Amino acid sequence: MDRKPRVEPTTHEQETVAVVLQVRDAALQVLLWRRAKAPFAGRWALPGGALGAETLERSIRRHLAAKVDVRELTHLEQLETRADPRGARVTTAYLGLVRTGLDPEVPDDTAWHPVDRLPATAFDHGAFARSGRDRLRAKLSYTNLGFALAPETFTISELRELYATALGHEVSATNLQRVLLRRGVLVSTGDRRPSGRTGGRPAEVFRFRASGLEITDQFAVLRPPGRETD
Amino acid sequence: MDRKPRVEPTTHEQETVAVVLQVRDAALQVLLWRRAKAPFAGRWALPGGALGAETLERSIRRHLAAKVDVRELTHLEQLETRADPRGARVTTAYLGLVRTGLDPEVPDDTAWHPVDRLPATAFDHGAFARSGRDRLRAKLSYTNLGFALAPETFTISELRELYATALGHEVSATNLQRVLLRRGVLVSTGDRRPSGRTGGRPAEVFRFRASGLEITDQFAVLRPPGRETD
DNA sequence: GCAAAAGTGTTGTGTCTACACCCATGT
DNA sequence: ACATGGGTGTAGACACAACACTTTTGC
Repeated sequence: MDRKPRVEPTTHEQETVAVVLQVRDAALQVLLWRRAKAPFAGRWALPGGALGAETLERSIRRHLAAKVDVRELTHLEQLETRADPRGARVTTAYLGLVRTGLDPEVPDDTAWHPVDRLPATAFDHGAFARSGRDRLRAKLSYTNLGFALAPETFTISELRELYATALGHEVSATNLQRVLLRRGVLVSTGDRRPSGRTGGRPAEVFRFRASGLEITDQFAVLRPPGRETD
Repeated sequence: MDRKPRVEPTTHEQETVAVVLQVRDAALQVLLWRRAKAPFAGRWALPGGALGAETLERSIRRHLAAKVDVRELTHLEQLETRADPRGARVTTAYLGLVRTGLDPEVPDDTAWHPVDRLPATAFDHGAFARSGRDRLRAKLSYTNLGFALAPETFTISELRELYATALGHEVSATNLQRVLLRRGVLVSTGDRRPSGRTGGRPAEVFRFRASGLEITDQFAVLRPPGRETD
């Protein structure tokens, strides 16, 4: 039990990458960058790069600044860290979100790809992308994370379409409105959106109450006795 | 937007540490190790060490082998990775769980500490420990993770006490049994535990149906229409 | 019989889905 | 008037907490 297996000291290349997601063209898409150099020359990869004298979050923000204007990133959280089997390359992945409707200028070697139909990727970046997608889908259900995908203001049917696209299945406008209002996630702006040429009742305009991540469904079934869920 | 801030290339020390938790002596405790060398000589730290030519999970398992018999680790998952502000030391933390009742032999410089009353720790290991504790508490509510804390078989009141200790608040035996049986997390072994000298009805003996992590409460409030929760 | 411990029955509350219905607008 | 899209009312299913009650044992 005290015997230490021999493990040669190795040098590690530490890098940060980001799964940047946005709803665009009726699909949930991820920002990928086409590698010029080996290994995996020509394959698509997540944006990112080497860690410098900085924290991980500053590193990924710095690397993303070359691809997306940082002010357009409405959410950023750490996903997962992996090392290849030889421990030579250590990669920390982040999840970043961009509001729908924005169209950040991106370099020529960079493009958006539907996250449900990814091309062949460099390294295991496809796995990171799927993991980011799944994290987003889970958090849309029990947090207010929709704020990071939606424009500042919107109608319920616009939001319904956004959620349906991000989640990958249909969502009922009725129930979406009920759930988000009951939880206090949405508030009315008081404005209405005029109806189009085909008529119809003008839609109420809403916004997210908060623009930071909040857990809105406490799912803690074994909670302390007596007190409210608060 | 194409301007790259100058960031000197730096070398990084990559290490893995683990928040190993166990319910012992009526408290949720974490395994800490007293540092001999600077920095933070004499302070308590999480077990772990440098990454070698290996994946992160193999690295933390290798380092833990010197402290705890690996077969006694019933669960291991990655928590979070942090770098210090100068990016010199990159630390990936794991959460490990040990069944209650076991008493692994640990080296002299290693001891269990109640996770709710931590001593001063080296680096930001106290934050990792609290983050592991919070992750455990959350997952006890919506997964079958109790399997990793509980003995092979147990009565409901033993399990009630275990959950209450791990969660840090009282838990009702009645409702605990209802919830876990309804979700199919627990199954009866058919055995009964004879009552003690003070009498009382013999308790039924249960076990966890699965011994791998499963999500048992789907908390996905915006789920696909029509189909069952499955 | 009585105390102790385990387990079940039952009621009330809140959340969520589904669907019917009403509302406000353009043509 | 009527089609269209937006919003509300309501009933049923379900999960959960709380607590009363029954069951099975030791003394």
